[in-house]
Amino acid sequence: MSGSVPQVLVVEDDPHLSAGVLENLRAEGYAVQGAGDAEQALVWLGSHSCGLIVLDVMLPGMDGFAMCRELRAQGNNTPVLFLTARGDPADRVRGLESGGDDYLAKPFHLQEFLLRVRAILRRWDWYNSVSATQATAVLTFGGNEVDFRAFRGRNFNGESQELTEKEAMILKVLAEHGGEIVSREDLLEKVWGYDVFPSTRTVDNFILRLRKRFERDPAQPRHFLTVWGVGYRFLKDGEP
Amino acid sequence: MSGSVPQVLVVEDDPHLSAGVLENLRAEGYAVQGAGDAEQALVWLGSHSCGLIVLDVMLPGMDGFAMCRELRAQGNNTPVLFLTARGDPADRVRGLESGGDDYLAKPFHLQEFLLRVRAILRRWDWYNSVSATQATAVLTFGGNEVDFRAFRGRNFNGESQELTEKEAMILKVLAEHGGEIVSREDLLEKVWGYDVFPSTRTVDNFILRLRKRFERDPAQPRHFLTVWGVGYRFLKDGEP
DNA sequence: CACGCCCGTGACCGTTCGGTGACATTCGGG
DNA sequence: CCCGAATGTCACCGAACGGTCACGGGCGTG
Repeated sequence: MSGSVPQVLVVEDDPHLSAGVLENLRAEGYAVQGAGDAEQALVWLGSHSCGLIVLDVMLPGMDGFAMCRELRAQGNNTPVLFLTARGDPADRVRGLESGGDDYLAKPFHLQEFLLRVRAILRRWDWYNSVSATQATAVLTFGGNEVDFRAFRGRNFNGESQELTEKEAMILKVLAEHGGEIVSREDLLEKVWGYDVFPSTRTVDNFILRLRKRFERDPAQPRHFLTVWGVGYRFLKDGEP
Repeated sequence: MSGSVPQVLVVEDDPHLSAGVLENLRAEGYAVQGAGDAEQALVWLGSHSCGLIVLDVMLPGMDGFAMCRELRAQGNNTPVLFLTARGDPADRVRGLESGGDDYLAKPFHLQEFLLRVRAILRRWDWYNSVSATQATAVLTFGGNEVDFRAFRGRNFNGESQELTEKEAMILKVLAEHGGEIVSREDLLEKVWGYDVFPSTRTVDNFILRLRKRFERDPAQPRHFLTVWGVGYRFLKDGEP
């Protein structure tokens, strides 16, 4: 193994999805390896080990469940996170009974996916430091306070603010890239996922809502800044 | 949280099998205890409690069925997972009749065994924490009071409230995540188990019932809050 | 066997959210 | 200074979701 960086194997036949997942895992600091089908994956696993296998259920040839059973039969206990096209509960059982550890229905939110990956790798104990992008439960900025566990906050005026799911997710993504520019496309990908594509105006609207909630003067934003022609930028402090 | 690590008692006379099972359970993060026969096990249980008993049917002296009946007669409701040498359906019936909760034929796949252990302990998790820690045995919020040991409570109006098992379990799970959002899926998994799939409407209905019991104005809930599109959130105090 | 209690489901309806289009406004380049 | 493009802002609509109720099946009990 290359040091203490966890390695993740992604078995997925859709090249587009695979590329996206791999890139994001890489960005999180994991070593990654892709495989287009179960056979490829099993060959690779014959001579490598890893901390987690992300396994699509629907694969050409041997499907994910079969591959997982095969793995377990070989005595390989690497954690498996299943991806499936539908949220069919029966699939969940089949996944668990074939020896999987977790289960995620497509289309999934990138944030949720990364969260589960992190959880699994932490559970298996390989993963202590790394990942500077630790999820912060409570965000404070300019007199506002937001708790992401409850989607709830309090603004500079002491007013309680109940965020919707999307509002909270957008704020979270912006805050995680605090100070950096985040393009509308980035936000769409991180909040909405890969398979859904609302227009970029939708993003504007959520920025608008966040400004109304947390800016003293929404017309003169000090936290949710527009970067003309590029995207948005979040600042905790008004003027640096 | 060291008190909340589930403890598993393994009653098995084959030292080889016993050692393997114990080691694997330990690797899963459970606290373990071994016993070579039923008498040993009963003695140990006289002064300890645990979350699960893995019980071999074929034991020297008192067999597993007899021991299970003895346990139940003593009022001990600890879940029991039977291990038996043959997949004889009659054995399964005898196991269930003597008060067992699950049943696995030897030789079994390790993964399947661990899966069942996990499932049982997840189902009974709430119960363990209730009976082990007195702090969570009684919940008080907004003039209401609920004793989880008796499924009984008293609401703000002084009316006595007899909770059903499911009502109590849902309330407990929500309370344990006080302030945080709990999704319907989480509730289903924690209360019902991983292999049962009631619809999400079922969860709504239990929330409805809890609101009727414990909210001054069920239409304007202050304790059982809805988080649209995500799940529910429990607050002890109306507005924190 | 009948009764009652739980619990799960389907249906109905009101509500909320998310996404879009229209229009006003601002920005930047020529 | 003017114009086109990007963004701010608002109002609206469809769809999805949750609240609520009533019904029915299963299980244990008397």
